[in-house]
Amino acid sequence: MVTRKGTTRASILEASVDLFGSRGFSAVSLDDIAAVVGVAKQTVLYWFPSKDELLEAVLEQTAIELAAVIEAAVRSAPDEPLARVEAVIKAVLRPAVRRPALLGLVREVSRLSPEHAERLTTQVQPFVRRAIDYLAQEMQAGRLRTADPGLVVALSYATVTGIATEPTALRAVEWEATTAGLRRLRSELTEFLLAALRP
Amino acid sequence: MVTRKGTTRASILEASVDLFGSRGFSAVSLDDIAAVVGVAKQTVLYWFPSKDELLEAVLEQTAIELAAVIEAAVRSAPDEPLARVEAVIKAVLRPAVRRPALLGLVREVSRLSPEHAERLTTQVQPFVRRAIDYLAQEMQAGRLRTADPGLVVALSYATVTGIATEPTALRAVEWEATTAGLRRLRSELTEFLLAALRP
DNA sequence: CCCTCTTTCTACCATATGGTAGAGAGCGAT
DNA sequence: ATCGCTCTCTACCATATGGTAGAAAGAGGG
Repeated sequence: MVTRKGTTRASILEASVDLFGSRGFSAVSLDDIAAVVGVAKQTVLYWFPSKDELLEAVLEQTAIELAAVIEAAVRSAPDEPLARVEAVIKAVLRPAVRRPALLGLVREVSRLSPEHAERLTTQVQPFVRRAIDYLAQEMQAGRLRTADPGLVVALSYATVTGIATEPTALRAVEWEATTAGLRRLRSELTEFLLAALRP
Repeated sequence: MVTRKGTTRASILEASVDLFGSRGFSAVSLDDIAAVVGVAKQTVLYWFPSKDELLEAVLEQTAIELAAVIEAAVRSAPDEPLARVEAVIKAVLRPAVRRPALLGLVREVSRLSPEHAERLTTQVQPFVRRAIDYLAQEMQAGRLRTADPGLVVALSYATVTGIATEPTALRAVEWEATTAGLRRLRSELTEFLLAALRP
């Protein structure tokens, strides 16, 4: 075949993120993925020896991508906690809205086997630690509302991924997915979180 | 048979909430449910003619239960928006922690067919409308931070269900599911949301 | 030209799963 | 007793799905 090395593999990963993230792991068959990519099921099984290993690869790649996005946002923001939070929201919301499945996949983790969940947790752990330490320090400095920094991280995460992964909820409050609606969503989410975090 | 009328049916519904809510609809087989209840698969299919109709019944019952809990909480709280929010959090968090699958099921809705999602949305719509109107009114009266009331409802919902349905995230921040941990979670969640809503 | 390596596909297979058909068991009414 | 109703079960079936075996088809080196 003519395709450049890795192209098929990458396409499979991409399609898998979308499908697993939107419908859930077990609701997606290898045939579904193959159909989206435009290959035979066996090609999928050639690049990933089993559905389970495909999932692992998908999770790992997603974690890496998201980590990079967040890392860049934090780095480019001024050294002020609220500004950084705002930057992260902005950075995460863009890919999240363009590909809703991304955060959907993150959420899917809680439904998977403890092994998969723990793998991801371990991978994300250093980031979480850093975030918690940072928040703790800024709280002590009076630049953030004093609270349990760990739970604040979890709550912020819950708010952002929650709002980004539940189109149903947004439709229930008659929100519309237009450009204007998106801008409004972003600004409301930011205000909401900043209000929750401000001293 | 001797069993009181409806007992089997209720057991099936209960087990289905737990299984669908924790593992996801398509990851649960009728045999799984039957095994938990302690009957044959055919008994499940006797009470609910298909897996799909079982799901519908499960969703409807869950919606009714949750609505009752929230309704009662709002009614019993003083007529002050922040107190009401606090009461609702308290009321929702109790069943949510005891049966994590409850809110997990609510979340599952976004992965299901548009028909199921719309059914639920329609059912919940009046509550949402009332909540939005109430918030709008209280914002105008200066008792809540002024914002888009619809999105505030969605964001609050996202925060609560997010934190209640993602044990993985909580474990990642080293939260422990003890009685003390639970109390702390509730108080931090309340503080977080109240801070986000206060004028 | 041919050998080998990589990549993809066709042909199957075993199992799991949703669902159908119908039998049997308890029980109240006639 | 027996008829009928409710409820649960055993026996099957068709299909979908994850996975195996191995053939074909290019591409590059000798």
